[in-house]
Amino acid sequence: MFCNLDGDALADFESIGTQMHLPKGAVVFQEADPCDAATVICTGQVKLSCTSRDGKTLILKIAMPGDVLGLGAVISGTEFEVTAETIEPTLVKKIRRADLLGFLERHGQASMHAAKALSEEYKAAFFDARRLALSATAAGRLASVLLDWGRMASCGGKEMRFTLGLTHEELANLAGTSRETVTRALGRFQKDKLIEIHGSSLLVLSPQGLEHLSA
Amino acid sequence: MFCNLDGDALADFESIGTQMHLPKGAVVFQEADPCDAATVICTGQVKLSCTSRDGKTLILKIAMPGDVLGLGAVISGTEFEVTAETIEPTLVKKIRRADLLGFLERHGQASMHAAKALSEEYKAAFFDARRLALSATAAGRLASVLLDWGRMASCGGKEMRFTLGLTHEELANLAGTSRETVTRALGRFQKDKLIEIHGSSLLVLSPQGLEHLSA
DNA sequence: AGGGATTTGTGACGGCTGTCACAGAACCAT
DNA sequence: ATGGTTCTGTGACAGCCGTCACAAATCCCT
Repeated sequence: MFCNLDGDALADFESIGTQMHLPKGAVVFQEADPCDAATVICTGQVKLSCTSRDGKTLILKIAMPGDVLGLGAVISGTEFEVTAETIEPTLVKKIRRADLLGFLERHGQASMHAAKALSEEYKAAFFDARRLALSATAAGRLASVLLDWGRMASCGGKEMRFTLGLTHEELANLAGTSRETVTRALGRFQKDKLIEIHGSSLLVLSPQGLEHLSA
Repeated sequence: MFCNLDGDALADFESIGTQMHLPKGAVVFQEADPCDAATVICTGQVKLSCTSRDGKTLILKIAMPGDVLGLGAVISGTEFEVTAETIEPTLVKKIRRADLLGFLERHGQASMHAAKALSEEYKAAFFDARRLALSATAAGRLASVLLDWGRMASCGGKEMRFTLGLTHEELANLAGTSRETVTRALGRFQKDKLIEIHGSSLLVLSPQGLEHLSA
């Protein structure tokens, strides 16, 4: 994300922050923690989620290399609103709040980059809300999630195939439904020739079919 | 939002953009329109919503004076993702995309302001998603909406009373439910002494009661 | 390879709530 | 005032899906 800075700023950026390895299942930060640092993902994947008092969980996104976690919290000086947990061994770079703010002050260009990144985050959250509110059925929301996933993974490619490293439970928390409903919906999708699943590889046969469901 | 700039930047900010009056019900911009300008609300209120193909509507927020509409779209150069419609006579200031970007380039400080505003927008969308996903029942989501509203209106004050200028239909589109369910839930809330409604004035009697419902 | 933990598949049931239908109320413009 | 339009209140009904319960399959670690 901060990759296309000019040489000067880039060197400055490299000079702040500390790299660290995290094992699978590590918690990078938690909901309601005070925000002391932002985290850039170098390699690996991180699950962003939040939980309600009665134990229901919403997964907002699976963050990938290049994503910056906690940018909003750093900039507006508030607490983290989500929990970040690695789902595979992950290499991250932590940048302390003060350092990052200083960096942004020094480089106006970088502030614009940050704003752009936040705008993307906003859009992602917006589409989550839209999906949750406007898809009448649970199957529709799940279809919508799969489409998002497929479009992202096979960007441009002719075939929408990707590796689904998530359990049905996690898919349920992405789509705002229950585990059993996900199991049934995926079964139905396969029977209706909309998708094909072999092991953890998922192939979307009919994007329009899914689109149609997701309304 | 761009109020607390230093004198120099503020003067610059005043010099760009054009003011205009809009009657009630005017459409400022629409979903999927190309984004040619951002809009600052000076007085009045603007409803931000999006609609699915089958006619369901999600209201994201009622924007108030000081809010900047379309900031994300300007910065990331994408289309508007929502429709903005005035719900009362409104005075706005339109700033063309190029002018705003130029302004942000000139004033690094302003970029940070923009980033902060975007971070707020993100948080709002996030809480929308969270509300929609984690409240099991429609009544819970409605309670959550009322609480948000009440906290915003009576910030700090002892009494949570505010003017609810929205129809049940619009509340339904905020809470992701149907008009009839809103009517019934509001009736129930009153019977349970959680709220009191007189005309368009709503008084929250038991914030905890609502909180408890919204889970 | 074996055994425990996790994940997936499936049936039954019940409640929430979306939808339809309609009646009364409130609002608005002429 | 008055007629039309929008908004609110309410009943009936059906269907989606969340929950519980349990069986089968798979994964994983030693």
